[in-house]
Amino acid sequence: MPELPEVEVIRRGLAKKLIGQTFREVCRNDQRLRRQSEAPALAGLVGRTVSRLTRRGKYLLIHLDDGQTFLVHLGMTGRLFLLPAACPLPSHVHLLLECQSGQRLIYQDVRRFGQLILYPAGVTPAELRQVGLEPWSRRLTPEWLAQKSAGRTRPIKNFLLDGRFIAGIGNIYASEILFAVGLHPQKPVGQISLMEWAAVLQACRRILARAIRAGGTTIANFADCEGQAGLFALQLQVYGRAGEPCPVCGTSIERLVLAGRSTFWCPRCQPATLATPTEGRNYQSVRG
DNA sequence: CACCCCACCTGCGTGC
DNA sequence: TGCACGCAGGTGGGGT
Repeated sequence: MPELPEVEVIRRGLAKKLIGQTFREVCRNDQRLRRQSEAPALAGLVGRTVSRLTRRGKYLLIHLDDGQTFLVHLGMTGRLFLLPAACPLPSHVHLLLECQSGQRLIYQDVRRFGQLILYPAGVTPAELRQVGLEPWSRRLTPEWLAQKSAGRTRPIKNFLLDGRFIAGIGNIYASEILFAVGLHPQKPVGQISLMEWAAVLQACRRILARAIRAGGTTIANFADCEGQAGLFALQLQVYGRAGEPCPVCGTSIERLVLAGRSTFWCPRCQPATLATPTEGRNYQSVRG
């Protein structure tokens, strides 16, 4: 479900309603998530007040008044939302936090790939050490990307999905970004030019920002903290559109599997580069 | 080190 | 109707 835009939509929505709220009670079920603090540890949330909400990549961080950090990762199907106490609970609820307002903060996760970990004051969550640069970080430049990818052979799609470089890009937006810049998803990342990196970075920022503005992408079950679906799915150019005409040239969109993930691309707008850049240049100079 | 594969889960759509 | 299979927005551990 959630890539950076979806987590950011959740963060902004929750910030309006949760900051200043105090948790009165914590209720956890026994089903294991991918990673999850045990019930006794989560009791540390009781009596604490939310001071602010931040995001790193796809991680949401709920900061508490005593310096503790509650780290939330939504995995594939995690949802975080507020529900009036009187409302019946949906299925697959794994954590329930009673707020003093009477609302309940609910964590629901069908596939249980999510993470809910409470960190003591002064401790940086270990998970965040692996997280790469934020898309809008000033340190993230075409030069930095060229340096990090130099000599590497993996497909650029896999590089974009590797959150240790750029944080927050997931399977949907990786395909969308590559379509926007006309790069074949299998192009070896070490062969991307500085100009191409500049275009990738620009497209990455533009597409993620647009997705946030649209409220995220809802394919099956993403919803913001009020249960509203995100509308960016209407703007997807290639993701999930195998066999449909390319919105730019009409060629049939194709699907291939990279690193075990579906990848969508237009064979005409994103041609495979059969020759290396050097060979291409020589070929042109011979003819020209 | 770089890279790939797979497990971790449940649910839904499709085709037989 | 029922069943088997493939597929789904993420991550990290282990193997090559």
